Amino acid sequence: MQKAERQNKILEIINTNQIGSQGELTELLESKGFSVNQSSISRDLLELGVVKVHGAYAVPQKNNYASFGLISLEIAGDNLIVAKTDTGFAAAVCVRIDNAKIPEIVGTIAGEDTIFIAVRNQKEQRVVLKRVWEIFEN
Amino acid sequence: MQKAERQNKILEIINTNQIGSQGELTELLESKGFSVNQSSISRDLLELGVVKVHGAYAVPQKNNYASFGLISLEIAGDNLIVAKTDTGFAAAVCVRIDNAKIPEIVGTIAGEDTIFIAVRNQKEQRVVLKRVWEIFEN
DNA sequence: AAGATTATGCACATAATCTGCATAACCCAA
DNA sequence: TTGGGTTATGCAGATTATGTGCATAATCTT
Repeated sequence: MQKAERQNKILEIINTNQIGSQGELTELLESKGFSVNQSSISRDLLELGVVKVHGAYAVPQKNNYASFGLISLEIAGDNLIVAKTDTGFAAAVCVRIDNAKIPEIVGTIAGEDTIFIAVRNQKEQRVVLKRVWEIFEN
Repeated sequence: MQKAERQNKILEIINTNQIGSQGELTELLESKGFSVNQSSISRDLLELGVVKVHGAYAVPQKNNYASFGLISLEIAGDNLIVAKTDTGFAAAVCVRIDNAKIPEIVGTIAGEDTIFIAVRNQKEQRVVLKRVWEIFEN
């Protein structure tokens, strides 16, 4: 099985290149010896929680200085998103998320450095991932 | 698949009966409509962590002083685990869990006596359940 | 609205898990 | 130590789950 390997490579690629479409990514992978087509890429990106921001795919995970407390966003199951923040910042970050009034968010709960965001399904999960990420990226 | 169902029944049975052997348990299960043999029972008991004490099978009681606050672990949906702790201990227990850096754990949130542990799917749920339990059992 | 991009139902391939059988390993009383 | 009762396990086949491409639907962008 080469799925895991392929997904690692995908992360590597989108972290070092500006990838604008799945077709592009597919070609790159093929040129590196992976036999794969667009459908699988689509599913891989879904699994990895990769989203397209400003026209390029990106992993919503960054040690961006400007990101104000938010460290990473990760999906869990199909109705949860888990956000990691700097210690003590969860509440503050959560307030910003709540203020955005993203309709797909069913509810949020903040701990010390973690926030759970509940959504209804996978599709909403992706939407929220993207929206939240947009709030904090600069 | 009837494995999960069968294992639940096994727990129920050994909690309400004195079961002295796997053969005995096998018969009881068959009489309740489960088609199973001793080999599988053996494997089930192993998985469930059931042990024979004073000649009867029993689920090990975790009220162990060494368990340091953790009272129970329970699954919810297929991407959540809910841990109950002694009142006021949730944060402390949660720190121990976090420190274990279990990769399958997406995030944790501690309240007063409850911890939510987010994982990605059922498989990871099982892994985490086991690992967390291992942290607190010795 | 049209073309580009991404998602998905379906069918099939592959991999993982489950299970019984047979039997080995273990336990313990005498 | 031995023998009967009990439990564990290697193996092979059955069953389930996962991964994949194809064709095409749904969605997005302009």
